[in-house]
Amino acid sequence: MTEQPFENGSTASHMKPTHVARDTYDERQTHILEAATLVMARDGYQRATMRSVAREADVSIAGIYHYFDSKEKLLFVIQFRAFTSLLANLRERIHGIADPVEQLHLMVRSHVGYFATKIHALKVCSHELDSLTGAEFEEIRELRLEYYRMVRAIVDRVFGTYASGSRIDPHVATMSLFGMLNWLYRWYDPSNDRSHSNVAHQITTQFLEGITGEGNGDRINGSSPTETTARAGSQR
Amino acid sequence: MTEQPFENGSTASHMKPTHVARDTYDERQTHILEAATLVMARDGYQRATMRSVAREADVSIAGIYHYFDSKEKLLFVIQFRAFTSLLANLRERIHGIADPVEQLHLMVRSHVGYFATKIHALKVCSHELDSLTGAEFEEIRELRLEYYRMVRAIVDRVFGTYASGSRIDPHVATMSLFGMLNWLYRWYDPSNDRSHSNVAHQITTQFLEGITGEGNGDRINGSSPTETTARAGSQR
DNA sequence: TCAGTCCGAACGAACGTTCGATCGGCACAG
DNA sequence: CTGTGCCGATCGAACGTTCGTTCGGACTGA
Repeated sequence: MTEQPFENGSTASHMKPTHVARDTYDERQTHILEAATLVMARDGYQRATMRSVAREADVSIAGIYHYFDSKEKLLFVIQFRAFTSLLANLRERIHGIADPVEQLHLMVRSHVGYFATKIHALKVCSHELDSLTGAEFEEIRELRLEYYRMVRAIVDRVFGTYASGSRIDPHVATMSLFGMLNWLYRWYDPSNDRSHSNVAHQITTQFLEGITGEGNGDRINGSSPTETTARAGSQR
Repeated sequence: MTEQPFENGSTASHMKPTHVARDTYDERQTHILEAATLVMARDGYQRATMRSVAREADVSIAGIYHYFDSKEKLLFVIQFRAFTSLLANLRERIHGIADPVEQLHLMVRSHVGYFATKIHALKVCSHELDSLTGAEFEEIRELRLEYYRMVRAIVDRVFGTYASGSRIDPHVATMSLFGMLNWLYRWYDPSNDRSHSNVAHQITTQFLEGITGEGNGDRINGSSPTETTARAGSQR
């Protein structure tokens, strides 16, 4: 009813007068998508039901199917938008930057910053990597692979410039970096914890020193396990 | 409970003559549990059905309920055994070791080594942290917290000994370490990839240098513009 | 009227769980 | 030793619920 896209003004007070929220097609679609993102981040993909998404978005169940073919398509669009946006952000940020260390800084900050604003979407992306099937799974996997390749290229350049003699495998290093980033959703609360640029800086520093500082310390060579058990005994 | 433990011979060829597998109660329970672990690691907790677990374990659906009260109890026992075992391993290994760096080495090697043998269980532990509810969720959370406390204590001691002036928050560092470890199940294949002691060594090295090597390199201070606003955040 | 939106009500499938029955040792009375 | 009653182990078949999805129609602005 009342097809008046922008009449209720730019304020966000337009929530739901009765059950009318006649915005643009794309706006309604995005509105449902955001509700689905919230529910899926909270309950997980399988536990999330179309009924709870409908409740969250304040539409009927059948109303969702007017905008999305299926539950799986909902997840697909969520992940597609997030990964596409992440990729675009990264490309734009590091464009024209020569120093690989600076690129790494920007990459981590971009990732954590995106996380801070779209925390639910990134949780769904980190946690529901195997919930898609078939062609849609492949398409998302391609995006993930593309993201990996970009980060890996940065890591390789950092290695080549500052840690050419390192014995650390760039692949292991890159996966460790992704581990740090993708585990964020388990513990980092952007609203209550420290600022995201602080976290980004710490992660970047830790990673950089982790791969470039290697080689100088003999103390890290603790690979002789049993010899130190000699000075044990006291602890009981 | 038909206490006839070893009558069918000591060879392991006793699997299922027809549909009889009259082992100990505990053996049958563990057998079902391993099947459940495999299925839940493969499909996720929600997607895994009692029917597929029954198929994998070669028992009837009702047969499972003779050993486990519910599907949720299955997950609980899987996680309980894994975390308890991880904790016991860690405690035993670092007992009597004085050097915190050595303790860290042992912790990572213990974790990755456990991963290599019980890969499915550790995947279920890393990925299904929110699938339990109520008292069982709390009990597992307590175990996880205990594991975190032990690792955090090691990290704190490393900081105090080798990186006392570091600006890196030990909590962030610890969570990054857990991120690297818990992300393993996404990419590391113990059967085809490099050895787990190699991976463990790389992760330990990366982490140690990441927190101890900080401060010496001005080159990592690549992006001066906005990062200084970071420390103004809610750093405790 | 027509196309675009949206909904209530329902459908079939799949799920976790339960139930009654059966099978086969084992303890024990005779 | 044998017969009998019991009990743990196991099963097939179902139960009730919940899920994703569909369908026919109602409402609205043009």
